[in-house]
Amino acid sequence: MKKDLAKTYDPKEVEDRIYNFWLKGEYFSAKTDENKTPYTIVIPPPNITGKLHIGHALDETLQDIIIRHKRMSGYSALWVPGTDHASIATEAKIEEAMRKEGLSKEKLGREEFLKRAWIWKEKYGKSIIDQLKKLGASCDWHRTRFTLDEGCSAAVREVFVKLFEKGLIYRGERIINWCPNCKTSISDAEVAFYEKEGKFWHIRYKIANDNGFIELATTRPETLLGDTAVAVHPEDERYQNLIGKSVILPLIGRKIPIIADSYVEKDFGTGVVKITPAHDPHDFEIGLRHNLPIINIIDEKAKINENGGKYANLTLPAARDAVVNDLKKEGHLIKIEPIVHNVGSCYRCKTVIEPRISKQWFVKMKPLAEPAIEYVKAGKIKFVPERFEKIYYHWMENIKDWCISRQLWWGHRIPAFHCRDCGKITVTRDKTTICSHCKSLNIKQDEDTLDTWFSSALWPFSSLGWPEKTRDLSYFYPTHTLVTGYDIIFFWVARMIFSAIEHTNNVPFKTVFIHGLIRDEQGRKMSKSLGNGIDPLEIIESYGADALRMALATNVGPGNDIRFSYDKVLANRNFANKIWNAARFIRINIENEIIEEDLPTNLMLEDKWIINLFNTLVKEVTENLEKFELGLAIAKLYDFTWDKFCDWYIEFAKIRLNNGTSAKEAKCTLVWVMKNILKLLHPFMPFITEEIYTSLPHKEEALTISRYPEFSKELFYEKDQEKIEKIIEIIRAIRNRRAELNVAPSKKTKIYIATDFTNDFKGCEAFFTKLAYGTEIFIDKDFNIPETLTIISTNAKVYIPLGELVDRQAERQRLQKQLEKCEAQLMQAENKLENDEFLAKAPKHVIEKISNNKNSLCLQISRLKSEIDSFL
RNA sequence: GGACGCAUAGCUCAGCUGGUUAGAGCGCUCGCUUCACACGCGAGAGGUCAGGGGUUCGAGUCCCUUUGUGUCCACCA
Repeated sequence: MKKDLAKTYDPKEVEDRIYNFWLKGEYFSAKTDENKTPYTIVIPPPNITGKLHIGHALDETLQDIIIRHKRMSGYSALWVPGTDHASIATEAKIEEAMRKEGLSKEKLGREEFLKRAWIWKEKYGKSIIDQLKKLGASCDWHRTRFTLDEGCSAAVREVFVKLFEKGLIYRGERIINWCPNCKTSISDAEVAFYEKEGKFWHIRYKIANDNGFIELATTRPETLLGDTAVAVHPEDERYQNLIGKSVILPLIGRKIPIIADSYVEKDFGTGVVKITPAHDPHDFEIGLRHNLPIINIIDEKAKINENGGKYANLTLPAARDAVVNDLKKEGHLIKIEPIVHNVGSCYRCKTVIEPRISKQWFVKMKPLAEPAIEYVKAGKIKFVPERFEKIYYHWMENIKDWCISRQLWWGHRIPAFHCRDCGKITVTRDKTTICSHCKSLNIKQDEDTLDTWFSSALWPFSSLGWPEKTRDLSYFYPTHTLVTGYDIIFFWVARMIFSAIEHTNNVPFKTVFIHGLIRDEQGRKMSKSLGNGIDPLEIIESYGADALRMALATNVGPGNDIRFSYDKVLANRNFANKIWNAARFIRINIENEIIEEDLPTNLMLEDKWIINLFNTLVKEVTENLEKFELGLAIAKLYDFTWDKFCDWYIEFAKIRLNNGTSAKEAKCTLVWVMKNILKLLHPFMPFITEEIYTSLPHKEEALTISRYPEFSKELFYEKDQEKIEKIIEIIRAIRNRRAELNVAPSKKTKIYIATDFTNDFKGCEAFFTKLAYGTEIFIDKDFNIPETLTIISTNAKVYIPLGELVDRQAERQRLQKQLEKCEAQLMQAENKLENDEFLAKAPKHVIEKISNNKNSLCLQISRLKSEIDSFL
């Protein structure tokens, strides 16, 4: 026995101690045990950019609930933890920190920069792991991985080489999204569109060998410097005679063709489009179709390059001003109109993306996407909720090649070596100094690193040791469930799926459990600029991790966004305290008695009642957990614990603990139910449940590895206890009707219960004295007592001699109202029971219920009527 | 333009494959220092489940439609 439980639960005193207790016991380290079924979850590795936010807290909580439940259900449950190097995001953070010291990447050089990055990783990686522990995450820390560790890097090289050899990775000059701020290419998925106010510049181009002009409009006049054609729709009557002719590009004087392409919309603008293949993805496609020259005019710093003639070296905004000015001067600018349009921006830094032609590495997606679609269609991977499959299909079916090279330093350096002699590329798993084509030693590794998602795509198997054939991999892979937010289905989930199929010939996971995003109390997205982010550690500090976990997982629709609310946290903090005090009550009462693990045979009705309810609860909660309906499970646990166990059973039990009648059985039941509640609740509220468990008589060394309760048919008792509850409730209600009766609780009365079920009530008198303010309780088939307050319920008629306190007029009205209500309900029931189709088609139990209901309503009505008459 | 959500008590939201009288938390009203807990106990008030139509013996739940609202994808040269 441990020290006395304090009056209020203090999570701060408990949580770290309990977590260390778990660590010491090695309870979270999963064994490759052939006698057990494996259940694996890999964590979506948090970025090492900073600290965990509330969204992580949600994600980790859900995973922890699932994995703890599985661990307690006899699985060899493994939750693989780890962190993500997050190349672009981390590199930006490190650069930002360096700037404060007056340093820059260029000054430092690659090697020194990477040294700093690793120091950063150590610091922030560790702090993230610490935060996960604070949340209660039951990860197997021995298996902690990092996307840039040696094993994951080997996996990345293996995949790169395999795909390259298969022709699925290629290097080429393509139009890519260039972030001028991050100074790197980014993938299509990393471009976000934001609505912006801009201008629409109407410009005229002179038609060559003609006096006429053609008018077009653009939002980016500076790109005119790279125009190599002007396009119209092939069926546009206005321009039929111009197709095939040329125009003279203003300011530059270059002669460029007028081409016809159905991409052009006749009804938008003037129906004429300037074509800049180097700086617009669509123009690039058109350029390919029409064999147009490509003139790159923007360099990697987003400045005009030497192809821009006199505009060279100008930044883009400056170039725009200059070009517009010159156009105006030369009379080519017709008008400027305001326009609201969507502008592609870097999803990390929100800088406007400049599409430009650049030599990059790509993954050919079509051959990878096809099986990835098939696997999901065949049900080998299931999305929960199912609707997210559509989003996945849509993206996969319209996928374009994936630009994977980044002009960054923090990441997996591309394992390709360029030969300065023969110009060919050697792609290899291991570092090499020799060109595989011409054996020259004059080679140099590619400067670029890989998209950070390239390594996260391999996470479910690379984190288990792939490409080595490890025991972990053969036992724990494929993993079972992936838990993540819908915001990274494209970035991550989809890429894990096609990667796993390609490289392991298997699914990465069987189920994808998708949750929503957390919003602030006003329903806004959390963001740095709004400063409305919530630090989970602060919540844990003030309310405890259990309260936070419950607040995040409760009352949440599947896949829906969640509005964070302190009210919810507070409610669950209070719930924790409720459990704490129930346990405290039990401990005070059992003192040092030995309590048997097994239930005694001679239980009282109320004992059987609560055990039976618990048994049903086990069944339902388990089903809910299997279906990922965590919120429903919590609602049931909350209701059972608070309402059924604390408010009713403990109150019933007090009577026997006080008067000594079968007190032993009451204590056994209290301990038994309490311990089992702790088990059911443990996945949700691990800290407090473990703490209480060890303070109660127990055999198992830790709750966290104890066996989850199972539904038992043998425990199924009838539940007549509820008849008594109903009567108690209505007595309380009538006494509480202050406006009419004004009965103080201290005023106790005799209670007469007239019922056909006398046997069910005999022996339960104490319940009414204790819980319904009774002095003496009389139970019989009938009574004839004048001047009493009468309460009619379905099973009984209760007389309370409140004498002069009763307002007879009000009481009659009350009964009349009750009668009307009963009659209306009876009518509904009768209508149904007289309906042949209902009788023919409705299931038996529904008919039975309604029919029983009808009978008791009839009884109640006749009693009410005679009662009302007596008031006349 | 396409797809997908959401609309249920004053507020924030649950409500699983359709089945008695629709729930929770907070808030509100009334009463209570009842020997586990005021982070508590007891009793209440409050909902034509956005509108309309349909399927069904039966609809908050399924279908169609309207309105409002949100998100994602595509796209605006």
